Amino acid sequence: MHRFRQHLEEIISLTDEEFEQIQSFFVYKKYKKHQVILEEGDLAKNEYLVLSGLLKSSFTDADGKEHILQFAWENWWITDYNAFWKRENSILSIECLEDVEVLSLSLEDKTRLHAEFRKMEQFFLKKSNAGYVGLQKRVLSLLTNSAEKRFEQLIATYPQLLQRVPKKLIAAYLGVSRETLSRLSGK
Amino acid sequence: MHRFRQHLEEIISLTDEEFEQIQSFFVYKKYKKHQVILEEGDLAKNEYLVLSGLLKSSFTDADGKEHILQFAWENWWITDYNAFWKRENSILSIECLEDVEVLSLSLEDKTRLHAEFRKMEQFFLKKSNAGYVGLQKRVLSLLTNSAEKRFEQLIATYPQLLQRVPKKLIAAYLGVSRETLSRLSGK
DNA sequence: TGGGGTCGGTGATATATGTCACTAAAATCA
DNA sequence: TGATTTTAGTGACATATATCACCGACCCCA
Repeated sequence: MHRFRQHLEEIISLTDEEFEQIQSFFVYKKYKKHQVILEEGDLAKNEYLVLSGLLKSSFTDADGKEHILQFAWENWWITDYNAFWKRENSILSIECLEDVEVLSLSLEDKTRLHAEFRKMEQFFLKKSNAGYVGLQKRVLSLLTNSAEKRFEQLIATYPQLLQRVPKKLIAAYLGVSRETLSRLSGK
Repeated sequence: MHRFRQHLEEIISLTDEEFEQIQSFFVYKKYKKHQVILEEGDLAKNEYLVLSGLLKSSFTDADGKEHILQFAWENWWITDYNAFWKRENSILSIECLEDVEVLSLSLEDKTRLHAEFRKMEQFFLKKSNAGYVGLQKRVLSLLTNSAEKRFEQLIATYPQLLQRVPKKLIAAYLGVSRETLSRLSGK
């Protein structure tokens, strides 16, 4: 789990002792491609830190159309945060697009972790602020840019995405139909 | 500044002493309607807690079109957070839509505040998490709903908005042209 | 290994939304 | 209060994107 420590130490510094203790709050889990780790309607008991592999969180609307909120790979955190914080039923589902390793953290453990390690509270504050800024950029991009521009920006930011996820899922992330995305790439 | 204490005590509890000290980190400021309190291109040195009045943060694109990221009224926090955290030049501008009172907090003071009051760190963590969830909902709404649905949802959530801001700004928030919004309301 | 599912491209057409131009009412302010 | 600006509505038309239908290519994995 060395990369986990590296991930934490990008923001806070830890002694070996501290790291061991912190690590003990997390549960290591493996999932196979296509496995659903959070189902719509279930309680979102855990948040997940991705150690390897790739996941998506998505919302399926009344017409059965899927809309992707987030892709998550190494060092990304993912869950239905609304459901997680409020202990409500999830409206998102989370599915593995590749074989996946995660560290899982329940809300109860997270609360204890915060209480015992102020550093972890600081860690999550920085992460949350960064996440907020990231989503602001996404909203601005949706308001400002055409489907084509949004696609270009996404690929410029995450070139590996095209190799790792089918284009129809990229379309569902960008908010366009797969047909439209297909025609854009051609231009 | 009693409402400020109430706002904090929605999340953390404070002694009189603590509140006095915390309050001393903030600077009270008043602005007039139409005043710009953060200009695109300037450093975003402060974040603002709105005590009264109404503000907007917006982005103006290459074609001169304005896109609204946020409306902020009583108990909302606002700044260009990307610029604020990274000490970069702002791409947003923030303007008063009404006469406004705010409490202003610089990044330096915020850092000291966090160091001295763990409770405030916890306060901002909760706020940040809530903000993240709010933006996720906005992204989902942009991906999922038509302009008409987004408008209905917005007005259902914030009915006072129609009274307080011109419809063309609501259009700029929803990501539609003012003409389209005008025609929607009629249906 | 072969056959059903997934993926991605494309034509034809429908639809939502944008753009431009004009008007009139309402708000603002000097 | 009168003049100017802002706001909102609407017609005519342009354009981006969605939808539906179809067809291959390419995987999987039973």
